[in-house]
Amino acid sequence: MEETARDGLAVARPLVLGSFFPGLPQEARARIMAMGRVEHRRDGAWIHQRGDHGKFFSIIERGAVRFSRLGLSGEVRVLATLGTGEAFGELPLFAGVPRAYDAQAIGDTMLRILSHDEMDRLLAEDGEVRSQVLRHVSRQLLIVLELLEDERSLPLRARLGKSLLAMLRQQDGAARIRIRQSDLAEQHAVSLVALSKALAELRGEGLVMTGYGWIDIPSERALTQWLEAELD
Amino acid sequence: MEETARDGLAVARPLVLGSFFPGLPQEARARIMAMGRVEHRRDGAWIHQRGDHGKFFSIIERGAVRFSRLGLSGEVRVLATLGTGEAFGELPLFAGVPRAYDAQAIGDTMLRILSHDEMDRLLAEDGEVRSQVLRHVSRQLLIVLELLEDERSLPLRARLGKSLLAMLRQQDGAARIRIRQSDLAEQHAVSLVALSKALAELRGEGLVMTGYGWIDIPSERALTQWLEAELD
DNA sequence: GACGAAATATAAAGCAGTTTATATTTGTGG
DNA sequence: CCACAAATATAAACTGCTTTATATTTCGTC
Repeated sequence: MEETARDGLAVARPLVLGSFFPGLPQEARARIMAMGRVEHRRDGAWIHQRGDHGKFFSIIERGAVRFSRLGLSGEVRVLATLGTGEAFGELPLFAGVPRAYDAQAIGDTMLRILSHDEMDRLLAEDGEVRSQVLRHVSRQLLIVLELLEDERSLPLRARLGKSLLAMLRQQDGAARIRIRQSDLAEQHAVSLVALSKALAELRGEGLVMTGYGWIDIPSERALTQWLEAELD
Repeated sequence: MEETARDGLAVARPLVLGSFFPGLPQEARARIMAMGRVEHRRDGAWIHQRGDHGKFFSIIERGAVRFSRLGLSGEVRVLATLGTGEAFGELPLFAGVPRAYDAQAIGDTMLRILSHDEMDRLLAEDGEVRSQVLRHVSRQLLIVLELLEDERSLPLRARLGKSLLAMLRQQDGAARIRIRQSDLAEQHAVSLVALSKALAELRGEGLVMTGYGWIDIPSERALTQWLEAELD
């Protein structure tokens, strides 16, 4: 897992938004690396707040960034956590709106920051980067649309199964996911009680085992098959 | 209202996705108008289905297009209806995935269709168009993110109030919205019963009046104020 | 190794949505 | 204008989530 420890617990990435760097050819990558500045954020540091007006594009070179909002009753709701190689900042830059989420560094994090002007120049001059940026934003849109459809049509246990599988695939092999149930609840925007119950259902089916800060998935295949049956 | 009749009832646009044409300067507009081909679709005709592989960008020059999906139990769930001047096709073109929704013409509809190649050329050559396309996709992302947040945090009556206000503003002045409750229910991905009940709540507050195929909003201000109070 | 904080588990009451069912009102076509 | 289909309204039983509450387990620390 590329994310590092926080409060003694590694944080698995809940939702894999479209990666940015990995899709770029080496050359274009080098052109970007030659631009902007690199900034460091330590674990837990705030990168920006919802409503801020900063307009720059950021690429995560190390660590992770969690995007969240405070609900009406003050509860934290996490949209996503982006990891190394992923990028953010498209909304302020391209849609011209303030930051839509709070962003916090998870683990020791290095960001490459490109200003509005640098970004404009890059987009005008570099066809590779241009199509990569368009691809990046479009994939974000796709992922959020799927998230919306899932929330509209699937019960929590199925959404939970999906995201457990996604986390599993990210840490190829290891059957143990290190995450607190409260974090999972935040990510799915449900109460801790509901999440615990949904996990209990999966446990009842023999699909997961749960403990203090971890969830084991003995058989990825069994979970996958159960999920497919669940989706009809 | 720019959408025309369907089944005898005009269909109000439920969700205003980022407009495309209106944001473009005349010149760039003319450059686009010189490209692609124009196709006609009559009311109710299918433009594409979820899963199709066609990769082209479409701009609505007249009429409207409704994007929907079939749920697990066969029910129709509408994501959005785009009207004149708006565009679609970014996911297949830029994210490289098949069509994510079924698309159907609402009313007599004219589409300007740009092929993948034409689009690539336009993006490479024309800075105005490039930033407009980026802006367009980013605004779609923004709107879907807000939709997701609303569904996660607001009760149906508040979401309903929001979308009624949005429809009102689109038909500046006229207090009567012509829409069936079943359409509203589809757009909000809830049952007809739940929607009818939510409308009854608003009616109880004196904020709306309802009838066969229409909803009246006597005071936009009153509804706005109620909504603000509702959001705390 | 005992203590306290954090995390998990579960119960119970409440609420907002679901499906199913029935009645009533409204518009349309013969 | 009458008959029928479409749209609306409302009730009742059920489900999945909420909040609140309590108990238990686990881990870190002193």
